[in-house]
Amino acid sequence: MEHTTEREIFERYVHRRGGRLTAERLRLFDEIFNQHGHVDADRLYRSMRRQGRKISRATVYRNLELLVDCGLVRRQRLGQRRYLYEHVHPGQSHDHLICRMCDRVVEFVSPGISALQRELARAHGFDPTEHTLQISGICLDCAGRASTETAASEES
Amino acid sequence: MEHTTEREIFERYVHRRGGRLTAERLRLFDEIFNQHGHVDADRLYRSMRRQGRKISRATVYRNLELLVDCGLVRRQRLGQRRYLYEHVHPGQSHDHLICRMCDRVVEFVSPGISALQRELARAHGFDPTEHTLQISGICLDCAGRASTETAASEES
DNA sequence: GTTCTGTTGAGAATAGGTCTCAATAAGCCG
DNA sequence: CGGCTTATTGAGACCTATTCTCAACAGAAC
Ligand SMILES: [Mn+2]
Ligand SMILES: [Mn+2]
Ligand SMILES: [Zn+2]
Ligand SMILES: [Zn+2]
Repeated sequence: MEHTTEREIFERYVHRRGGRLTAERLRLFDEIFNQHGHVDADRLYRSMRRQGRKISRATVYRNLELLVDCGLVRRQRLGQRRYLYEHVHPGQSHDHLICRMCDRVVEFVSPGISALQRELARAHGFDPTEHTLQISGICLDCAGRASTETAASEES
Repeated sequence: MEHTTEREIFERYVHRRGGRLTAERLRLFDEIFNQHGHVDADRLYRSMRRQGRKISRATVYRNLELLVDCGLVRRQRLGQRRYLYEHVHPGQSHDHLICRMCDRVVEFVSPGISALQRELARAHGFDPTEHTLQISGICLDCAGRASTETAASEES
């Protein structure tokens, strides 16, 4: 009654494509599935090197691409220059609020949005494979800080 | 009973910031407001040069940023490497479907999504300034082409 | 016209990701 | 195990969209 783990999904996916389960590939899998939240490629690279895992940047990028193709990792730009990666658990999906002042990212789940998205795609003849919804604005903290500063500068 | 044009909004915005209405700035404004749909910075640059308007790349980028800050231009990545810009008419807002095979972009308007977005932002204490919703998938044409090819290769 | 200072142009710099290719090592077979 | 095929790796070159630098220029105010 065990259900298939992400690791099993990955190994099958690699085999189905005629690929090989190299040491680097599997270590990168473990690394990203042990991380919480969003990571960029360089952080994964450095974190693996720090642990004494020898791996090259190119290999990190190549295997991240593989994980994305496989559907186990999501790659997206969240307001910044570089791509961020996060592992995905099948059947779950969330979106992001991004503070344009401090770059803080808040995740949320909205079934309503997901339903609307499927509907819209269908209405335009699209077979939807994924979506990205990013709402950017100012978070509570930054809004507070901004108004304090405005008040202070107006005093002087 | 004239309502303010985008050009007027821009000029006021520039003045309010202590900026100047330079020839290059105003020509870029005209250029992007004469273009339809999405353009990248380099296309604007080349299109202006072609018309004999002398302008540098740096100036194009700097003034696009100004237009974005001013709220008259939207900058986003639509599946590709470079940013795309489009002029915005106040009060309107649309989102995008992107075909991951042919990069075709289809625009749509969904009041439901807009309302949900505002609600979600508020629920998390965000003051929403803008949003991006991108649904990527396979368009009708590409879906058709793909299934034809699959059939053909299975025959052989 | 003079002055002050925001803006421009040309090109260098940056950054993040991609490509190259010789060396390595999975996976398979006997 | 030992050899064979070929996918993958590592190191660094390469790419390219965007940002930065700084001296020359030109709006705007008076
Ligand atoms: Mn997330
Ligand atoms: Mn659009
Ligand atoms: Zn913030
Ligand atoms: Zn298509």
